[in-house]
Amino acid sequence: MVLHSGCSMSASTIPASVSAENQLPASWSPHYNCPDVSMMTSGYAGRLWSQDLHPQYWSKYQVWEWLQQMLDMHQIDATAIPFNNFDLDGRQLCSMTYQDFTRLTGSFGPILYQSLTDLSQSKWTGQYGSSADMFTSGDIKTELDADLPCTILSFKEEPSFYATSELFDIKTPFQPSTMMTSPAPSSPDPRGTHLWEFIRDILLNPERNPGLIKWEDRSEGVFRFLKSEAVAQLWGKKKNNSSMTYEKLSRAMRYYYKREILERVDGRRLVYKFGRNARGWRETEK
DNA sequence: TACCCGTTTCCTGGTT
DNA sequence: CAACCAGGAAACGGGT
Repeated sequence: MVLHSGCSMSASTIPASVSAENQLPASWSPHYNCPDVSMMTSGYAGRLWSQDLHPQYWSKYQVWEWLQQMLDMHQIDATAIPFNNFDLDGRQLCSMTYQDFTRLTGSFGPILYQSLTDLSQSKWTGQYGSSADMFTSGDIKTELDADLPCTILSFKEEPSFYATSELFDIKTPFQPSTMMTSPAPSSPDPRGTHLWEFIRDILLNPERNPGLIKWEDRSEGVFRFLKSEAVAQLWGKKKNNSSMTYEKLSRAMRYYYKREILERVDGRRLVYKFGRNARGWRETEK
């Protein structure tokens, strides 16, 4: 396909990979090719949330819808968010602290927090009492630097990726009855997660990444394998290939140089750098 | 069915 | 010497 590098590439950035593919129904696929945008109760392309409700009054479904839209907007893979830990309604969501967000979603936390703050402030300031006030006066810049206490929510579980050696296989089914019914059959298959996305998604889950890969220079996209064989095993597991090795994985990585998904980092063992064609790894993507 | 893409597998040779 | 790195070549599996 001629359009492959454009459409398909970015599309494959969004679909759930690793953990999320076990959680998200097909209808949570990216918005590209989405045959029926109107099925989304919120106007996707238009105003953010057609449900004229302060976030505090969102249903659980609306919370998820917001999360999904955040993923789409920021071109971030669904694995950045442990959806099963967001089984919350709007009130619970609004009671989350900045720290809660970063704890649950790592580098994506600030984006979520900012978004929720904006939504709470935009047209609801002063209208909805205390819970909303938390955000109306929330100075993100200040709070980013502050070491806020992690108060609120007691999440049922924060599944450790290593808990069962099933690193990314969070089994929690994700089939809310309120989910929209359109199957979006023409959407790209989320199973097509590529190696570089798999690597990226490990990096984007620092709180759950048990030291497999580490950022060397976050802003430059430089990272280093700490446990090369463990990552290879994990990749093999995902591909149902028990004979995967770092030797083979690294060969695939080297193919990315030509496509500028990765850039060479000379002289440093196990160090790679995302290239211009790698998407979704930046802290604030566009 | 043919073809493309993204690996996977294997390999030779070089480097740390 | 082990562990990596660089790529060529060919095979493979899924998708179109």
